[in-house]
Amino acid sequence: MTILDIAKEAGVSKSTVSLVINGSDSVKMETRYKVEQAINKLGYVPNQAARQLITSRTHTIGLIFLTSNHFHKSYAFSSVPETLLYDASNGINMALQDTDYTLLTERFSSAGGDSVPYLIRSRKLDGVILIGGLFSDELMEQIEKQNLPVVNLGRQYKHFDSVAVDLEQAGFLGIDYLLEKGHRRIVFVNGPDTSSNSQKKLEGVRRALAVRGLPESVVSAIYTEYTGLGGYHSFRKLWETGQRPDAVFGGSDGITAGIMRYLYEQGVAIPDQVSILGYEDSILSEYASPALTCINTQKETMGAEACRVLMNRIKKRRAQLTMLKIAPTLIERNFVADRR
Amino acid sequence: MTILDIAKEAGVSKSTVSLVINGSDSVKMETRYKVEQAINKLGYVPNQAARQLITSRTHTIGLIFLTSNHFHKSYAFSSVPETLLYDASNGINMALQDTDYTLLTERFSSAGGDSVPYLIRSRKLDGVILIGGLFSDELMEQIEKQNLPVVNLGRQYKHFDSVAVDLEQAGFLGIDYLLEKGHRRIVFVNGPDTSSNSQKKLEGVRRALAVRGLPESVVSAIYTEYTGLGGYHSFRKLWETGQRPDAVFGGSDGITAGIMRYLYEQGVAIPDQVSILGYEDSILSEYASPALTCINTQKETMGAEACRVLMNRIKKRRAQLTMLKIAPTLIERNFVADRR
DNA sequence: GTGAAAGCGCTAACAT
DNA sequence: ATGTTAGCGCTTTCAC
Repeated sequence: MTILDIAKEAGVSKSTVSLVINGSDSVKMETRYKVEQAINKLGYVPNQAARQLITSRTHTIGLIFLTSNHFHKSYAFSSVPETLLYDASNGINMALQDTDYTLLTERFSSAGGDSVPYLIRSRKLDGVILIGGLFSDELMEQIEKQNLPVVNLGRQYKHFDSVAVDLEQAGFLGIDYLLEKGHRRIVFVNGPDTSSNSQKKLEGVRRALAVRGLPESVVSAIYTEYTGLGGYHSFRKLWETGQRPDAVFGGSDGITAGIMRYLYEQGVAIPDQVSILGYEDSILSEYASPALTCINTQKETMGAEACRVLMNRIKKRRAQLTMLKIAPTLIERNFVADRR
Repeated sequence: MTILDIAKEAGVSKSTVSLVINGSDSVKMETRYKVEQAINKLGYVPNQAARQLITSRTHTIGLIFLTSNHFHKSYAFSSVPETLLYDASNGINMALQDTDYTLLTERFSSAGGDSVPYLIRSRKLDGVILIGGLFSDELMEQIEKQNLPVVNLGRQYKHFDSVAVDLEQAGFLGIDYLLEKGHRRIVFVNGPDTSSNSQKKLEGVRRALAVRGLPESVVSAIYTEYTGLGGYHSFRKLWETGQRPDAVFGGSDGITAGIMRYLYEQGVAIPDQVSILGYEDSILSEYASPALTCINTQKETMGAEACRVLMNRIKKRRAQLTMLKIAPTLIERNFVADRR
């Protein structure tokens, strides 16, 4: 079943069929119709390899998940739950629905020994979306050398397009909400203190305080990794010093789950004794009991936008760099008390 | 940079280069060495499209997620959380690590209008793994017509290889555990009663009862869909009739989350008043507070096995059908009281 | 053991 | 507006 069969069936040449397939407007309505009939009748689908060979376009984009969790159970309490990956994939798939592109995925860990993800080397892709925690300038430079359209999701790198949530605004929104509800002894369990992302959130936190003319001491920030265990231990340490916050703002749903588990073990009532505000709006906050009030970091939207940005980059390789910032929102559910 | 450049560089013909690339043993050591030198020197990577065109092998497998959730938020409390997809993907990726295959993914919903997933029609694949809830004989027949290696994950269909958890055993294991812990007023919130999977679990439940010589009335089964809302409403209905079980066995982590939310709202203490046993062992049970005792349905293992079965099928198209049953296990954590 | 040559199915430049 | 034709880069007989 090739283009020739369709040509015969429709009584035209194969070039005409090709023109129809590729949506040329220089084909008479009538001819186009005949060809489309033939295609439908025979259920013809163009051979992608042949097409690729000649156009050198694969009509495939890649999603590469840069991870340090190297195939441990992807949601062990001690590892970073891969909620960003899942939600972003969904968004990408949504954006792909209307296109003739397909999505290849790869998990890449430096533990594998390769310096560059296989998919990038293999040239099976027209472009790639990078996501995940294993981010280093060396890796980015290696990837840059491959001269492939790249979009970074959730991080920025000078030479690539990027799509990320506005972290400063996210920090602001979270603390502003807690302040609004009358909390004045807030603990912010932030991500790793080495991360620039953590710093950006903290700037938002400070702004929220400044706007209300409140002292910085109202919020005490601690740092940990984005895991359940990280949240658990860092919060326990704080609790054991005798601090008794009236609200906790977790830095990710993983961290928040850790905090909640510690609180559960201590028999602390939520939100009566301590309010909890989550960050991320993953499945964990949706399915908690009751559902968790949190900052929605728009992961699906980011995925969809990253996909669009990548498509543009593929079309116009030399277009100006895009650094898209997505605005976070607040999802009000439960777990936060009104202390006014 | 083509095979011809390598041929020139090495001073041989392009057929010889091709033979070297494809690991033929009819090439003299010396020649092979020259060619390999040339390849390394120029950093040549064969063009996959050209290769595909002639061999009609893509070195790509597909994961097609058959869903009825058509791009609603993938984990809304009212929709089926896509935990099976996520965990199975992980398993597939694990199995793929050691191969030169890559993974294409597609979400397919009948709402899209197509009768067969695009990836299957497009011939971009050497084989496909089918997963998800949108299972119908018509669809399977359509797919069968495409004459592509297929593995069904989580379901069986007469003409495809399949990998699934042993549901009867899962039902048995869960109820046996609750009985062992002394529970005698158990509610089993099963999946949809139209599903043969629900029936299989029920058989295991009955066996557990029979083995201990207990009457069937010890377990009352109710049915619902695999969503948080499904669990919530079906359990509420039961609760409002005045029934007061001492243990609940949820049919999926989504269902269980719904039950727990209702119990939370009613102020019922878990596990003091009601024990909870989960089914699935997804992120939801791992991250609950405290972590949930549950049946582990081995989703990652199933993904990895499905991948292996598919690889075999690709190699030996006419091999005998494989119907692999994976044994579930019990993960003991919390949420179940000892009532002995 | 190696090379020549015939395509795989398609697109795109050029004819008509 | 449609047809003719020359490849895209590779694998695979089949000679030598």
